[in-house]
Amino acid sequence: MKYSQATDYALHAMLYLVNSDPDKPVGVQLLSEKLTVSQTYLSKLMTKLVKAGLIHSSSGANGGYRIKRNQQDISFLDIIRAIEGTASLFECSFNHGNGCQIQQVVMDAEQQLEQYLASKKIADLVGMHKAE
Amino acid sequence: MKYSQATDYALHAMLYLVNSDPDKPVGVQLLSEKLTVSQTYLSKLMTKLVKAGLIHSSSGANGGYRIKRNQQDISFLDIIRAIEGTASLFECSFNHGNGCQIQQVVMDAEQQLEQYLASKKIADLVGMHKAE
DNA sequence: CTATAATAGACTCATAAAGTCTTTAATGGG
DNA sequence: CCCATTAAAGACTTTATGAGTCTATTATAG
Ligand code: SF4
Ligand code: SF4
Repeated sequence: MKYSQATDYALHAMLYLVNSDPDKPVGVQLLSEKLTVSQTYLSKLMTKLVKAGLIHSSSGANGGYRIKRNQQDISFLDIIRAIEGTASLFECSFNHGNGCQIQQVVMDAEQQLEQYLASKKIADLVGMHKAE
Repeated sequence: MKYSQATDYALHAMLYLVNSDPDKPVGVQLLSEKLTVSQTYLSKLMTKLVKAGLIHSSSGANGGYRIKRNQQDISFLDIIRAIEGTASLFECSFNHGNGCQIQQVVMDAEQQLEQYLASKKIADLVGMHKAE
């Protein structure tokens, strides 16, 4: 079980945006060079981030993506969910009522994971890899 | 991101073994009926569990699978790892040295998940679904 | 011996991730 | 108003992995 490559791209793109001047939108062209991934593919991922409300986009000349104002609130979990979706780690075939402990254990474990990821904000990484 | 169906089967098979008489091996035929999955496919998964050292197998007449003696020590994590492998949740493309915080955060989050799953033993579920 | 049961490996099938190509819509600047 | 620029959308292809089948082989109790 692994997060998709797309999540990797999204995390790095977000990191880049957080470290950029919030008044100068950065386009997918520049980002795709930094991440060495095609523009069209990356743009799809960026659109997901926009729809999830994590970043802001503007079309046209000098357009591009900007991080949302409340960047302090953007967590790793937000980004991962935007890309991976919110499907549960475990869905059983039968669902024998609500007393099932197998389900319970795995769900609780997932909760642990998400709680941690929600507590880590992307903005905490400001300064990292800024020079690149 | 989801655990595979195979993990679901393995958890249920282990649950069944834990609730069975440890001196009477249960064959893949019976198990496959309980889990409504083909014998050949399930047998592959069982072999993985054997190789991971979680259960014991015996060929020939009256053969089958038995849980290991130290069943108190068998955790959810053991079972999941036996099936899903031990690959990390996140492997970055470049690996910019060991100071990377993106990697660190996701690794730590995974640690949280695994720690929880390791603390939950399959034997704690004894009695559940015994009647089926 | 032989019936029974696990193991192994090659194989197929289905689904999802990863990526491409092309078209359309939005928008700032001249 | 026009045009260069840039995001968004959708159909499509490719690749990888999960899920499952089929057949042959090995082990063993009776
Ligand atoms: S035992 Fe639990 S996980 Fe398994 S099928 Fe029943 S409800 Fe689902
Ligand atoms: S920033 Fe971290 S996760 Fe990203 S490529 Fe560098 S080392 Fe890997």
